Amino acid sequence: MHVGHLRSTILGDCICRVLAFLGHEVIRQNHIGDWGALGKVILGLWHMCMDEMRHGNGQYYAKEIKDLKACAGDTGRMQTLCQSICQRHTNDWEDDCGDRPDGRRGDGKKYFTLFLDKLESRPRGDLWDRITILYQYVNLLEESVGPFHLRIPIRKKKTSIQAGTSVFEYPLVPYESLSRHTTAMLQKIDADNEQEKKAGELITSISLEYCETIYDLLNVKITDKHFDYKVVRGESFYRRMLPGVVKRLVKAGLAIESDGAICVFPEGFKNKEGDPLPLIIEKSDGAHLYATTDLAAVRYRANKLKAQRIVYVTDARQALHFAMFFAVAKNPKAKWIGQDVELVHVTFGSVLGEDGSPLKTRSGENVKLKELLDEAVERARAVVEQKNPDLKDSEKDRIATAVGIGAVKYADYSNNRTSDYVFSFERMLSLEGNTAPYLQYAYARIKSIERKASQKDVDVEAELSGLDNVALGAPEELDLGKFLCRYGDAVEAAAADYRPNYLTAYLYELAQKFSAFYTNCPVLGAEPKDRAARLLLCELTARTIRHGLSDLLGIDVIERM
RNA sequence: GCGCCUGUAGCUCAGUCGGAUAGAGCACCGGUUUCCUAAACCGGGGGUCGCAGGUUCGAAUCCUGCCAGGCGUACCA
Repeated sequence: MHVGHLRSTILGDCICRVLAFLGHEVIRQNHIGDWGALGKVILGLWHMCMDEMRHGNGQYYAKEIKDLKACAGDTGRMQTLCQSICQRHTNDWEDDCGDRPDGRRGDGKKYFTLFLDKLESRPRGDLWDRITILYQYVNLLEESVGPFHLRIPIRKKKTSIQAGTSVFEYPLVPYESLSRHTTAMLQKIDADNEQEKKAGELITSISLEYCETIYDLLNVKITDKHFDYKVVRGESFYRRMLPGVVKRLVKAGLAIESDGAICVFPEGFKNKEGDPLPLIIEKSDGAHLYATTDLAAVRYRANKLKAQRIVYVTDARQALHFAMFFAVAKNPKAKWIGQDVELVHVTFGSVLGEDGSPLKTRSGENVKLKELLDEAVERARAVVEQKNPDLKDSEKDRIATAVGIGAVKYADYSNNRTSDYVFSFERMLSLEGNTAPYLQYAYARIKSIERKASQKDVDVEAELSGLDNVALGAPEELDLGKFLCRYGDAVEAAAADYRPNYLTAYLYELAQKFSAFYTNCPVLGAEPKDRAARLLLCELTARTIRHGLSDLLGIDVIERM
């Protein structure tokens, strides 16, 4: 996971929390570990296998990423490099065969099967990082070989003429489309795809395990372990429904063949030439796509899970896809889902670097989310050390985690989600201004008052329960008191537009008003006639901050910092 | 070309769907600690709300047209 995943993850989590708080029955559905291009990762894993079992475990793929990048722009060198990679690939593949009677090659029985078995029980360690590199490698390689018309053989089961006998053929396919064949294999139910299936499952489980550690760190609740229903539902769950999706839409007269692909042409969408724009649901090679899965999933959610409103949280670049997909799903002729089901696409901007260029999602040097979070915690830890050196180490750690992670999440939440997000360590981790630490600090100050109360012989509970009328004389008291009443509006506004920044804006203003009150109105040292009302203001402010920050945004509050 | 998004203080951004003198933070200048955490508080300077029209009693907000940037636009997700 890299910084780009931060937004969808925490935005989705927050929307669920807010809607659930307002009384909706929320069913979370998370596509985690759902590598849309699983084929590329599987192919990457195959490279890892060859590297370890045939080439001395030198991580040739990591080296070749550098080489490929170095050759960019130099067509001659690039061609030579790509040719040699393709040749080695072909040799490796042909050698990976358990038993080689005439004509048999590349069944994976010699290396890949064994490799997958071993990988399953191998400690996970840096496996995830390795997979990320492998994915980049395959991506970059397929991008690079494009112009050179290289070809590589694949193994394909021939429609059996004589029953009981498997007949294979080895057609050549363009090297740059090899991973697509792997993806396509996964989508075929009866194909000879045991290895691919197993590799896919292994990758998914490694992904999931890794993501769970990040989710725990981020304090987001979007996996199965937090709920008594199935939350994690990736592409594979809908796989067997895909052929049915196509059949239904063809039968309804909505999907037709065009250039070999099966498409729906929803009204009102045009391409560059002004012709109708298709939503492709089956490619010319028979494979299904994101759109097909979405159509299967929306049916499941509306008809099986009985969802009345379905909220999709993805980046804004997918807006056209969702508009088209919604149009098809809601087309009465499709008889797909009830007309009263509300479909919402909650978009958000891209993550940009400090230079304003987008941080690439799938290639190039991504900032790893884990590293970012670790650095945030580290920096927060340094501040605690400086400000409050006498605390116990374990408490310093707890504070550093709450502050560091909170700062990162809050920075994202406090931006309008539709804007592009300029990622900056400095700003994100700054502990000043409209930030999580500012709110956490206000909360900690209130808790400190509570702790000090007993030392000064003030019984907070008794004072609060004895309070029968609240007179707010000082302007800061009145300002804070009135503002406390408006929390509900902020939550409603945040829910109505799926905008956490309405919530952060409220909480920040609340903390500001509290800080002004705190500076000007002593609580424990106040005249007895004023004290109870001030204690009440403290109590309500603490509760509001805790609810907003912790319950709705998933950012921990702390007793001291 | 068409579609979507963005354009507000030097920088990063709010502005809850038309309402009063456009708000924060950072940066800059000045002030506040024998007193509940100064990771704080108070004050100051700084704006043609991209430009031009229009609707309205009233526009950063709605409409039209430009300008600039980003993204998308048939077999990626």
